[in-house]
Amino acid sequence: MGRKSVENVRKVQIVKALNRCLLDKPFHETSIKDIAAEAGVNHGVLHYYFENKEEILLFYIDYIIELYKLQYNDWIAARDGATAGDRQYIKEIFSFISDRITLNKNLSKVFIEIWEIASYNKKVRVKLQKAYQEWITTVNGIIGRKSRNSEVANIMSQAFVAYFEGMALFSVIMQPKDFHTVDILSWIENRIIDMID
Amino acid sequence: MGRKSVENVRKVQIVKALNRCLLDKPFHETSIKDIAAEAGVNHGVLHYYFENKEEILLFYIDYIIELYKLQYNDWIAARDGATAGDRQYIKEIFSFISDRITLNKNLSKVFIEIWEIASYNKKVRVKLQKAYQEWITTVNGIIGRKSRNSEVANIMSQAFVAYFEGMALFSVIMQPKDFHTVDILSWIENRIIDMID
Amino acid sequence: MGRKSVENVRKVQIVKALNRCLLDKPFHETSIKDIAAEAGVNHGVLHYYFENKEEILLFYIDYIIELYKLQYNDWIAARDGATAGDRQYIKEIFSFISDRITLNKNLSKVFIEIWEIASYNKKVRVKLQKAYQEWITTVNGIIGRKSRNSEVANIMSQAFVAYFEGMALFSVIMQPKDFHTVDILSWIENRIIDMID
Amino acid sequence: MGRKSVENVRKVQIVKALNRCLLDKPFHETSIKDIAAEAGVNHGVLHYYFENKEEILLFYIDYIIELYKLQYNDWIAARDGATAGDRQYIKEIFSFISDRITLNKNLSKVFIEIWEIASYNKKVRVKLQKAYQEWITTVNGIIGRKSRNSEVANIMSQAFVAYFEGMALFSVIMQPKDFHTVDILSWIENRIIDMID
DNA sequence: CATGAATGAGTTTTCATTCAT
DNA sequence: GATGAATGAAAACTCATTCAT
Repeated sequence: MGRKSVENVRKVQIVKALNRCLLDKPFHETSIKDIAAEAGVNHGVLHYYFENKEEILLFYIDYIIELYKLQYNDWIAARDGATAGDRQYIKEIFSFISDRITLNKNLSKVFIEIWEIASYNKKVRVKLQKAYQEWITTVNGIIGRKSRNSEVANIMSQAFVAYFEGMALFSVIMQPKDFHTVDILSWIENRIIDMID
Repeated sequence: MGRKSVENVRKVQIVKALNRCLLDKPFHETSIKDIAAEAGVNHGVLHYYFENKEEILLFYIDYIIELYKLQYNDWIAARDGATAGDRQYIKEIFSFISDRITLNKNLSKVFIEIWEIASYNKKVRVKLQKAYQEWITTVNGIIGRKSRNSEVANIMSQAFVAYFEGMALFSVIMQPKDFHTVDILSWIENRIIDMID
Repeated sequence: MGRKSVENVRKVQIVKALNRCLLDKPFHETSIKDIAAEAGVNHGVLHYYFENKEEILLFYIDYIIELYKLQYNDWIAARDGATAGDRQYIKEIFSFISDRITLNKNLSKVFIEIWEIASYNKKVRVKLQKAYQEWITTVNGIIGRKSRNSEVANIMSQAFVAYFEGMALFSVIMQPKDFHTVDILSWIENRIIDMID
Repeated sequence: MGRKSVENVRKVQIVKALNRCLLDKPFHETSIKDIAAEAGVNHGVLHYYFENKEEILLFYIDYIIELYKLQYNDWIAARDGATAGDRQYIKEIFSFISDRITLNKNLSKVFIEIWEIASYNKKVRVKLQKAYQEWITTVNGIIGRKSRNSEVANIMSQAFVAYFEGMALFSVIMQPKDFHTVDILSWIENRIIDMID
């Protein structure tokens, strides 16, 4: 294992700790010593591997987006052999996204944090824009299979991703008794599939 | 003018300044002195009228939600005399919401900030939950006119509000060239109206 | 009633409020607004009648010393007609002082506060010195009746007053179960009377 | 030198500086920056080693009480070999205490400050109570050697300690010309020894 | 590489005091 | 005389960052 590799292991260890911290406190209230304590290392280590606090954040954003993609790729891989019609495929992918929202509330929570930071911080925003563009493109690839009109498919993909992020937001902010995330997701899923057909 | 009035005038003056500050910096980076400078008053004034920084925030949340509602009510009032079928009415209200998003990017920006704060701060979250519930109820009232199925109308209202907040988020975070807010909003508008019919 | 009189009534009202405040908080933690609230007046009033916070304190010191003296004079007056031998008289006066300590823990408490202020503040110290000198003189007058040696009587008076203040201190600082104020006072009382005889 | 040692050295350095500060200003007027300046360190250091200002105070109280005890133990040690009858021993110990009061006016001064703080602050009061109990026990051990009646010896010890603290107070508060600390102490010393015999 | 001591800029908050009405 | 709005100096405390060992 080369030097680079050790460095990366340490960095990932640190941002994983940050991720846990972000479930409790926003980034700006999380001190470098908090992250270090959570990671079980001396705070000096964080300054050794990162220039400053913002660098930790930027590495974290990369990490979390990669994690997000990985979840999707894992799902694709797991599903792999399974042959199914387009309709079924689309249904399944909706389910996957729905599950990401409903089951992984922690991920949704840190994403709210990331949106906020992105809205003020150019560097973070650029990373997020890139990630969402990729995601829209992926969705477009799926929807486009069936759709005759590529322009419409493109618009739908964008609306679709925005809608899902809105749902992720509400799943965190609202109380379950007032906002029926699961019911809404499944109802909309059917409407969208109808739309695509 | 009574003394209560002076107090309220000052408080509103302060949160208006805070609103301007939030276009530049997140709340936690906005110091009390920043707000005071923006409001053109001594920082001591802020401590005179508010117990602490959180109280300023809570008053601000109330103010911004009220502003939000006022915009809608003004629109209702302006539209008042106009008689039109339900279809037309729903179309118009969609346009109004779309405009709020596309034209008032500043409002969207501060809402991202509020979401983030709400996701960590119980008091703020409660205020936001209440506001969104009201908003969902209002939308439900409009959709419900036409819809036969009240359960479906309810789910639609929730999905609808979540979707619009997702669009507000993307209108701020994404670059216009990559995310065609206006096109998406108008396309979806038509799909939803079809759905309701 | 003249203007002076109204002024004095107000001032006394204020320092009485301060006295109540001092049972909760030391003087430096007691804000002018605290005193005003306790007195049931606007804080501006305090600045009208007193130049600054120190002036309130100085007036308070005068007031509390006067109160202290008054207690003694009241006792003297109440006792007045009663004729008794010197021995009996001395016994009674010891009882009175003992009661001041054991029964009026509040007075002891504020005196600890006054000592501390006096030890750093010249003006307050001068007032206290004067008061204690008077008190020593008074005690000397009582002891001197019996004592043949005026020099010894003088020393005894000083030791005596110091001892009583030490007892006042311990009655406030120590826990009753560990420091038996009443027993100590009565035992010493007898020893001192023996000494004088 | 271990790391604990560095920490303790710094903490002692800080409370020694605080001790010097307390000769000028009461604790509440002594800012953390004042103490830091007196100690010749950056004010951040104080926050590094102590949670907050109260923790500095509590450590200081421990330090000053320990110093007080040390003075006594040093005296005991220095005196050690010397054989003498009980009477002589008691005489010497009175002299020691008297000297502490007359020669170490600074210690008396900070004790007045500690009394005041203790009278409002539970944590400080508990520390002081414990210290005085120990001191009373020590005195009781000395007086008890000669005394036949243990109950009386106990009362005497308490009275004795209270009296000495009263003398310490007056030695600070009063002017030397008006309060003859040395004379009083020596006169009383003889009376007490007579009492014990 | 790792540690923890040290720095100092910046933040919220308190409050005596002033002053216009 | 009384009120409460406003001021600004000063306090405790936080924390990213630096650096010697």
